[in-house]
Amino acid sequence: MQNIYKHPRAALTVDCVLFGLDEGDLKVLLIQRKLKPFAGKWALPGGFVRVNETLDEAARRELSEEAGVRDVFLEQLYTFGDVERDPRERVVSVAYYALVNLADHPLKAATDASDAAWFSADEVPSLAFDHAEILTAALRRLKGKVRYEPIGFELLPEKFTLSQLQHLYEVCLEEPIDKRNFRKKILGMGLLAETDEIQQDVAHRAARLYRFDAKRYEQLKKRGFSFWL
Amino acid sequence: MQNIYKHPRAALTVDCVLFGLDEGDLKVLLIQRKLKPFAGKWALPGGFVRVNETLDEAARRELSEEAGVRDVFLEQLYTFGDVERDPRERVVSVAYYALVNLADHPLKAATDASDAAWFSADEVPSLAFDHAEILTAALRRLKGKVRYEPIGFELLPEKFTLSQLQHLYEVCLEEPIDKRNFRKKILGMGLLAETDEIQQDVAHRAARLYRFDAKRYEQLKKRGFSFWL
DNA sequence: ATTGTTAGTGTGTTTAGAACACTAAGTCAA
DNA sequence: TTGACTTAGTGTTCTAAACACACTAACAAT
Repeated sequence: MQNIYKHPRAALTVDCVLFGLDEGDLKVLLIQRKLKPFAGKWALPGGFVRVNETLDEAARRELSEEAGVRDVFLEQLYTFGDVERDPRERVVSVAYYALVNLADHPLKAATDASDAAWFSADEVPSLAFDHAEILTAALRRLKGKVRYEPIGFELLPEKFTLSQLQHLYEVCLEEPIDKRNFRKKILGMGLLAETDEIQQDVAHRAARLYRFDAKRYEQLKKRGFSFWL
Repeated sequence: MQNIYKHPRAALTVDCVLFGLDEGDLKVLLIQRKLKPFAGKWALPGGFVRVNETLDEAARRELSEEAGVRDVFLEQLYTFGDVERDPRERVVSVAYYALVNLADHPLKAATDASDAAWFSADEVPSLAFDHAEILTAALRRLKGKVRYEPIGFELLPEKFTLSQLQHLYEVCLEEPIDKRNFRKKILGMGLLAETDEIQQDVAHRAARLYRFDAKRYEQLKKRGFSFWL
């Protein structure tokens, strides 16, 4: 294949790290490759960027095609451009990470695809290409960002208990949190709206359900409020 | 030009936002374009990525060729991939930002290039392509990151006074800082090494010069210390 | 020697974070 | 129906960090 272009070109892909939360366990969706190179190995969902779609559009398309999820939180992570990262030829990959709520988008939606499966984020098998590096970067970003932007809610169902929220933060911050201090602080921010519902089908006292009030967050942000946990 | 490749390809460029600090004024280096498109307009230094260099290498090469600077702090910022961002054809650009110390790398080194000039970061002319957007993103990143990583030192000479450092933070945080509280906090971190030198050629009491102790920072980081200002 | 300019220094107050333990509500099974 | 089990929900005290604040010291220039 000879280069007919004025400037040398690299093939361009997007790869997505899709996180989900399953009972206090942080999960990542992986796809088992069918084609060479790395046939049979697990890899992040992703693929080539088309000439008439933006990078964000490509990432959403791949998430929809390969993982069966749509309308999720999505953010660009980093662009990986080592010369030898793909054994075939020069391929530059723009990595994204996405957050999905496993309670509403249940596991089966994605596992229907049969070659996709959820793994605990810190117990993944050996991955194709430099995907292990991408996953590490995504975990670092998620664990860092969850502190100063209210993105964690994207991993929870629309209505959740304060304990679920606390467990999420315990997973991300990798340390136990005091229940009373946590509730005082998070309720004090005024970002949670109490619903009139409570947890169902639990073998103990049922907890109140809350919603994240995104509109209120936008208002407060304009007035200089900054989220911090 | 027809596409002979299996996958559609975009041309790939890097663009660099090079920051410098001039007496408490944050500056950006721009290059006046000689070629179409946008001939005559100011733009960020940058250019096409070669097939056998990494993205970081491409960014450093462009900084060296177009801005005459080497061995500077450099970090990937974001990848811009809107379909119409270049009027000629699809071009995806990996943006970087870099920090240079204008006192040691004096202005002339770069202005020798004649088509390069420093502008105050918040008074730039109209820029080519989507470079205004890239600059905005770089400023936001710099102003955010300077709080929790000691990267500001990259903008200062090796030996600096506490007042210089304070002014740097006042520019980045966009608010005045109390002198006594600032000194207490920054010296309390133990990251500054007092030198035995003082400021020269000033028409008032000369201030002591300090160095940033990068080794000490690495040590402390391992022990869980986190920089915060 | 007087003026101008920046360097350098300490204390009290306020605020936010950290530590900590019991009662309430509900399910389940004997 | 009672007792055992599980998680929900709730305040106060202590501690550490942030904040507000004003004067003297050193040096150069005239």
